Amino acid sequence: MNHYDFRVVEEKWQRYWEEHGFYQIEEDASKPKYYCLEMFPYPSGRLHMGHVRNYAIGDVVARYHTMRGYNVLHPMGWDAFGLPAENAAIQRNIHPSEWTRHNIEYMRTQLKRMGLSYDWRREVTSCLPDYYRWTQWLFLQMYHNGLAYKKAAAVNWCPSCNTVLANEQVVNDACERCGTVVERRELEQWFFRITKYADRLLDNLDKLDGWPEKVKIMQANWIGRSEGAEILFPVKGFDEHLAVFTTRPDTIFGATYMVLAPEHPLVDKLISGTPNEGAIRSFIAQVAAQDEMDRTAEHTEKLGMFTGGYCINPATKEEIPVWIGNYVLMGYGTGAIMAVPAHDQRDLDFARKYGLKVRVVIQPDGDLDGETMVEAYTGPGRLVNSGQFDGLPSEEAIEAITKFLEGQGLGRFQVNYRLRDWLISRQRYWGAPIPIVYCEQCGTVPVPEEMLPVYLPMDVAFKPTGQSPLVEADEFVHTECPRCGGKAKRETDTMDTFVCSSWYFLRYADPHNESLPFAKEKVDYWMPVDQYIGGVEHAILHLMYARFFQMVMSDLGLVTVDEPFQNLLTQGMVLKGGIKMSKSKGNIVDPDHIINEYGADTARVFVLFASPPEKELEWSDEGVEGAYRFLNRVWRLVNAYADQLGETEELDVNRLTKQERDLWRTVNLAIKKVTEDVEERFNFNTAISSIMELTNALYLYKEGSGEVNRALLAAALEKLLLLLAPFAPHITDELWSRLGRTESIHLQKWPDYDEAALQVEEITVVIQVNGRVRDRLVVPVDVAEDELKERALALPRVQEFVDGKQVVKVILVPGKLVNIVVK
RNA sequence: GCCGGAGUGGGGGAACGGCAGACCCGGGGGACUUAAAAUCCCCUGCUCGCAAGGGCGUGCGGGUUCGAAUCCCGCCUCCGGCACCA
Repeated sequence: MNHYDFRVVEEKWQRYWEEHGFYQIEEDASKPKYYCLEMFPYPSGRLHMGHVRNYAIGDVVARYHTMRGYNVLHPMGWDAFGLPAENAAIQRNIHPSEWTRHNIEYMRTQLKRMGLSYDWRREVTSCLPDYYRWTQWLFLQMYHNGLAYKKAAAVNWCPSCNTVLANEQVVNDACERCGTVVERRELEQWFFRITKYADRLLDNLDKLDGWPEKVKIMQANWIGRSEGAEILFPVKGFDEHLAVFTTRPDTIFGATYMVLAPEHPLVDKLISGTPNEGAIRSFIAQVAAQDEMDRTAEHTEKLGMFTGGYCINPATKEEIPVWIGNYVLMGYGTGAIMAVPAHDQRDLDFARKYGLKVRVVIQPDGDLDGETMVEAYTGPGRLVNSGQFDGLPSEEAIEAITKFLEGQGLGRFQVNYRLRDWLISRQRYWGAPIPIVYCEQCGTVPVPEEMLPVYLPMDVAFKPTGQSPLVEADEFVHTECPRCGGKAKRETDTMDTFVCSSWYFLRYADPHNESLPFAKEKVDYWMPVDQYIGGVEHAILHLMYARFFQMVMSDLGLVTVDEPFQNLLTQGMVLKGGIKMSKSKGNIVDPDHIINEYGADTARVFVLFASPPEKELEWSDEGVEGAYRFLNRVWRLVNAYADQLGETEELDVNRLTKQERDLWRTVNLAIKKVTEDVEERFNFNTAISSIMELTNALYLYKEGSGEVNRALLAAALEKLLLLLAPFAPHITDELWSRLGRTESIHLQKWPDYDEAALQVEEITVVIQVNGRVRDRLVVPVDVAEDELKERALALPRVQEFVDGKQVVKVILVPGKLVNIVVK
């Protein structure tokens, strides 16, 4: 027997699988399909442990389902556009495409060394024209269906770099590159109309039974649907109305003032030419600056100023003052509120600070006093001070008052969302160009589909100005209008990389299609993804954008299903020393190092064994050692018998000794446990522990004094390897062949357990007195209840505790325990 | 502040309301060895006890139950998400 040389074993089998096209998959109507997908990585340079964990989990799921007889699609690709490539270009004078290609090549070899069962023929790379061509094509579908539009939006602007920054690039209100304080600026930007799908994105969550509740809640909160009313307040002295959104129209009689966001368009009209105009404008400028300051601060002080204008409360007909306040946001609702200080804490704080009127209109049991109250009452109650609505419960008043206002043309039911439209414009080079040209004659013109792709030019200059090199790429910018042939300029913004990752899972179904992003029938065969696996950090954005795309495509008839991911598994982070592994913390463990020292099988077994997938994983070098020891133990065990088990007779379970039956039961228990753990719960850690227990039992049997039953041993070792195969694919294939099997273990069927083998003749029953374990009894499984009770009561240890007391009752849990309750 | 999740031995982690701590690591002991490593076997929550055995133990305080790590109520701590959302 030679020792476990994982290098030789892993190389050998990786080559064997590749040469024999093991993981190359086609549609096959004769088998049930299973689409197993892990989130594709950004090619940052090398794999990190989070990737190893993610892909190890996915590979177990894929291999298990293959053994279960499914036709398994298990692809991999690259989310290859993104900012780091541009930074590398500037810092190291290497072209983003070159840098990215290089990283992909290296990371691909890393993935291959992990022994993952990908169909590499289906690899997709989002930065290549044969992929982004279809990203652009999908943009055009959005555009033609009114789902892509352009509008001015406030963005983070760095005056020194002359460019827009993504939120992530703004650190403490300063540009992350040059440290200049960031401004807000209005720029024309492209958007996808995701808000049109807000309700469907929300409602469909109920259908997603296979998603973690946590993720669904996060998405629901992000969408932030709230029901209420839009109410129009006539503006005194102007022929117009101020619209507000409120979830509490029942409190309108308590609206004693209005507050506008500083950016609200009405502000200008109200203050123009008034004596206070200058003061107010400087206040607004101050708020605009402060607004950017710390949005994250706990409770920023509420600041405001009276505009001098008034509105008419449509319920009370009173004139109420219109204020500007920093606590009202232009980005939500209408950018204006009716302030009901008695029933909203923020309004109350504001009213107290500026001495505004507080009127109680909802009265719960106690009695609130508008003069003295310090805490707003936001609960339900009966209406007071509300004219004809007095006495009505607030829940009913919501509807009644909204209808009342509606009758006057001053209100209506309205649903509001926190969700904003998706801003997809990036003033970046390394992204998919937005296929739009601006013609001097025709205006905004979409590039016709047959002219795609709009190639990203390669010969551009990278300067540390922060400005996209596309802007100065004259050959790219200056073009002909596809409609009139006249002079035109190309859009120089590229698309957010989340656009690329919103449909890649569909391209895997038909990765080389040159006339369409994918053939519908192929996508229809594979979709939806049966199991999607990735980091929880994508719980909101990526997963919501992908759902949105899928819905749009299903509405356009490009696909049939409208939810892309049937089941979702969000894996936890990889920690070391209790904190997330990161370069800046200096606590990185390099996967290459582990694979070089211990091999891919060990790395896989360790990350799967150390923690359940959804939880965080604490890295442990000793733990890796343990996983390695375990595989060595399996190696020695199988090799010890490999030569002798070549031709054994069939296992006859009816002729086993007691000890042998116990071993056979352990085998079958392991099959049951591993199957359930993998299939139902993804508890790979406990699955592996069962395999370890089986290994331990086999060692004890081997080391025992008796003659070994070769047929039993052969069967047990086979099952052991089959169970371990999805976790440690190389060593199991090697050992499988050493057991004399000529066909790879990965082509075998997943083992079934034998129900009969699980049966026992005797069981140990726990005997409790008042819920505390006092003794145990070994009894036949079919023991009569009365007899069990009698025997339990007769036990001397039980008698000690029962003596002199009265037996109140005896609880009997069949097969488990007897609890004698005494007083 | 709001919404999630988690607190179990020295560490990672197991436990359909029914033997708390499977399995792995660490620690201790034994076997093998001239010796060490590797390997194989045994022990390993705390505490009292020579032992048999007892008591205490799942963040804290209550409760439900014959029986609670698990269910309910009230707290504390940590992690994640959202954050003046009208």
